[in-house]
Amino acid sequence: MKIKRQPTVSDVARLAGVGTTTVSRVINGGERVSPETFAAVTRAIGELDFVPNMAARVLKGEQSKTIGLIVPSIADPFFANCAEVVQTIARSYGCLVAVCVTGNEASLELENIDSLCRRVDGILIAPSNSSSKSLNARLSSLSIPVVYFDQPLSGTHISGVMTNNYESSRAITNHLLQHGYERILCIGGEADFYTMRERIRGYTGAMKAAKKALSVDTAPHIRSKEETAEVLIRHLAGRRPPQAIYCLKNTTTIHTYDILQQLGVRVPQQVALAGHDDFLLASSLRPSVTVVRQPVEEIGRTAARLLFERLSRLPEKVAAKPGVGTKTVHLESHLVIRASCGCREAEPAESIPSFRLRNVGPPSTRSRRGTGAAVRGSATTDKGKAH
Amino acid sequence: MKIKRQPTVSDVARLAGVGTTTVSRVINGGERVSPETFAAVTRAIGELDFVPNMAARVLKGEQSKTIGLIVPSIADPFFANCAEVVQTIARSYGCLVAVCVTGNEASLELENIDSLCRRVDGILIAPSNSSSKSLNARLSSLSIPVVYFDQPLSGTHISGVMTNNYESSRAITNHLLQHGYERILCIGGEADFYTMRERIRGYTGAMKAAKKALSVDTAPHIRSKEETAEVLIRHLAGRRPPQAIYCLKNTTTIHTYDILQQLGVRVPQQVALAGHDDFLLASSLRPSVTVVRQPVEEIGRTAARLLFERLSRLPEKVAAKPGVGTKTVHLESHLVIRASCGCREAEPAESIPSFRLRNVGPPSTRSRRGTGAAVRGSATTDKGKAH
DNA sequence: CTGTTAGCGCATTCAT
DNA sequence: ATGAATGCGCTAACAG
Repeated sequence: MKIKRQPTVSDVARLAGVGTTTVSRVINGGERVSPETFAAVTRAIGELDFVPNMAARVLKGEQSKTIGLIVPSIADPFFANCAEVVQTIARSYGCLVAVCVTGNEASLELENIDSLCRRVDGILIAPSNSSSKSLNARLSSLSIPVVYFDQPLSGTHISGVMTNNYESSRAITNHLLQHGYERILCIGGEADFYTMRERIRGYTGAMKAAKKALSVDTAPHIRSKEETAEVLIRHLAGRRPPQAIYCLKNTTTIHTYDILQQLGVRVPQQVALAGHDDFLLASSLRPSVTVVRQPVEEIGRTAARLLFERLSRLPEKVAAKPGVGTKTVHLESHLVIRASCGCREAEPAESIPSFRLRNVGPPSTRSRRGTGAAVRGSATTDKGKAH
Repeated sequence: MKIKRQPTVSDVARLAGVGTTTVSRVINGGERVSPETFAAVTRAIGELDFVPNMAARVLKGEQSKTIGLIVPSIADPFFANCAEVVQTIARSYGCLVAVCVTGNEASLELENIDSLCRRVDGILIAPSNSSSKSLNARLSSLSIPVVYFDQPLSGTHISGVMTNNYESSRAITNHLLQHGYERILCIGGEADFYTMRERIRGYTGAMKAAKKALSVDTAPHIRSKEETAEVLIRHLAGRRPPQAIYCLKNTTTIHTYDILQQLGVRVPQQVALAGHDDFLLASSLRPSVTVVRQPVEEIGRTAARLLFERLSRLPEKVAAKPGVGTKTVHLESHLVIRASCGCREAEPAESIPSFRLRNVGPPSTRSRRGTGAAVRGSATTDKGKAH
């Protein structure tokens, strides 16, 4: 089998009996080309299965038609969903998405930026450490547009999208307070993350306003389930155990839920539970888990839009001019009130006809009345993805 | 602020007082360069913050240092985890990963291949339709190596990695049979996927061997929770309702679990449940869910290894020679026996010290004895990712 | 409307 | 051990 070299513009030009410029023009929309020539060239392109060489285009100063996406982890559902949306939007612009994961390591972050900056048209980043000086410096000096999301980038004139962690954290804490809980434990989360600090601030704000004693435990870094268990047990076994637990993030909530199960602690009767960040199955657990939900898809979409907006209105290479058209979009998270906070189990998302198994005893009857409480959120969709 | 053009080899050469060739040599390892010159050039590179232009390299026929990853969905935990591993390995080779999602649409798949083939060194793909002629044709004609995973590519001489869906499906069906269930319902899954067909075949094989009546229901496509509910209710309300349910995939299992909860059907007392593909929280639910678990990380790792193996031993452009060094790696899934199948709740993964809440009644005592049954699997790690 | 020409930044002969 | 020259495929002047 002979190695078939990829056809080039010259090949097409020769076959079509025209010059390379004409071919180039056809490729790029066919301005100033006669219909006949256009047709001829198009035919030649089809015959040769010609695909323009991106590398050459990039070399000519064109766009690479690729954007970079830097995230701590692509396995994290939050970022995975963001990535999916970003990818979809990017494709609508004919762009590829190069995904880089950093594992929250600053060095990897910088390394990724370096390897991306010369090969992509723009960068979307969820910074691990938003206050890192070197990160900000590196990003600011880039000649391509950068958009951050999830965690802010301080001190630079870069666009981004954020959710209001402070507000939503305050709201969920208030919700717990309204249930009458006085001792609310706040756990989990790397406290050196901006978002985490904001959430803690929200919790603190609500507690102070209600004149309740604070009880934050983020020491040192609650990462593993074991660490979470240790912290939980320490508090639960104390003289004045918490009446409610507010978990600062996803995994902590899940771990906490699991541990409480194993400990035989009834939720919410003995201890109420609420968490930041929704998760798949949060609505399927019994009790279902009350959470703050971030508008994941919207975050990804907005960030991508912000980037392509800047990308498209670059007259030439005026792109990098900092501070021009820069903005931060704030998106709203909202409460998804379910059962773990003490509210009654909400009405099932879809109504299932009443039903009775034939050959077994009558199933336990479930209350189907909706809660009259201040339910500001709706039930999760828990949209599953096919595999 | 002046637009600082990115420095080039010539800039470095001038500053270092050498020729561009020397700079190039230094960049590529520094063969045949005197130590002094090497040092000088290195210093110049550092001063200018020089980063070689990938596009130019690619244009010169070098590798693009980018690989393509084509998956149905990156939001799907299975593919997200694969992607994470792939990305990590790719970086160890200095490669970027361009992720493309197809949403299981054949046209998008082809489109993605076209847009990738000229810009990447190799492609990793989880085909949506493994028997598509046009897909196979397009992939075969590519001049870059291709590795498939999850779903096989038939008729081409392309490497790939698969798990044995047939065997694992048979094993889990047998496990249910050993519990004494005779009427086992098999639901969910797009039956036109190779993996799904294999799983159904495994179920069928086990049932036939046990001389039990088949009960497969995949019609038409069980996608939404509503459809799943409809199918479930139809069977449960029948004269001879199933004693166990085997779900062919992730989302179906989750939906089924949820629906059974809502129906008030007790699992496993009234109906046992088992599913293909593990999921986060499967071990945290009560009852925990028995599943077949695929070695996700290993799949991703193996696929990536396969690709880079071919990539590295390309003397020049002999890469595409089909059938050379081609192989399919088979990985084993295994059963993770939990409670929903009827086995007793397994011992908690980590032992938590016995514990008693101070100001409330004694928690229900949980049996902590392990099951003596044929537990071939271990408890999930449910490794959470930071966010 | 169309063709000719000159680089984009780099690796690479082939000289020295 | 080093450098000058060449071309990868494409697009953007600049003629015609």
